[in-house]
Amino acid sequence: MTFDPVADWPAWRDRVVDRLQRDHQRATPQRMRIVETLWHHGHLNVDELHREVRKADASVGYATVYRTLKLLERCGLVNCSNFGDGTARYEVHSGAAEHHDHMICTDCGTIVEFENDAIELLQEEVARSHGYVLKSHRMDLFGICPACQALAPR
Amino acid sequence: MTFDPVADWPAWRDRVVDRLQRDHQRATPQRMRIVETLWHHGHLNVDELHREVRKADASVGYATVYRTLKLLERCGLVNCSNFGDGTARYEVHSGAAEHHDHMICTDCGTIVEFENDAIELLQEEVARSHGYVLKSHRMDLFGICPACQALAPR
DNA sequence: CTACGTGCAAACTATTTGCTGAAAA
DNA sequence: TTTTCAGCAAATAGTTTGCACGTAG
Repeated sequence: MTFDPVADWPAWRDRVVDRLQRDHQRATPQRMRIVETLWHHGHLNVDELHREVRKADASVGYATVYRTLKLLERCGLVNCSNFGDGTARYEVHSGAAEHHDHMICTDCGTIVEFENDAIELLQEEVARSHGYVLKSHRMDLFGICPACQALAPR
Repeated sequence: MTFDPVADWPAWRDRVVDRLQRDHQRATPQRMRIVETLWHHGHLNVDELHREVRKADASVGYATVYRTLKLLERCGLVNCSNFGDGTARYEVHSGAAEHHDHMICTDCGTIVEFENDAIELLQEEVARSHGYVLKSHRMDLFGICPACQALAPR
């Protein structure tokens, strides 16, 4: 579950290339730069991602970022979230089984990921008790992170 | 917790008027029509709400619906949610203590509200274990409702 | 040499805002 | 008679798309 962003990058890059080829999609330099940036910085929105990608290649256009993210999402290689600031945020989707939720600091925007099997079981139970077949869920916790608590005590 | 949309309307209307007056905001006919529509139909987005309000008064403008919803939200009289269709959806916020989450049918869009204290406790625990002070949360379950399961068996 | 991918700019969608006249305090 | 509201239309923000040129298979 824990991963080393530097050491694990080659394996992830290969996986992305394979997955794209399977769909007869090309692993272009632009696409790979976007994937790599997202690998190293999670939870970026399109604007932030675009700015970051441009540090490596200033010619990459806004539309390419959007189109690439859509493509990666269709391939199950990235996930999209919405934390209420009006922009979509993306992160790489490392494994099929892995699911996590987010806790967002409402002061500084820091995002922590967490997993909680007990909650997931209870969600299943809620769905079942209403006759629903659960497909997916989204859970975001909003609060104040330790650092911001220290800055504004009381 | 259960409420009768018809019988309980006068009490709610009075509460809205009181709350607005406290903020030196006027309970105009347009605003009250919007509140009443939202009282009778929950989880509407702005477009749907506007269309519904226009059945009673065709002169009400789009901007008024937006501005009224913002106002009501600031007063704690309505809640805003996002279920991933790109539009904000609103519902009346009946009581201070009451909190509920949503389960959405991904086929027909039906929305069921539920409360689960066990999950809320676990959320508190997750926040505490990361040193966060929990302020609020959002949890949406996506699945197939009983009716849609019956329509498309297997 | 054909199909796919890119960058640009224009289009679109949901939401917000400026302005002028109407209406309540 | 001053402040708050409403309706309209124009502006904005995030995202998508059409087009003409490039580039990989």
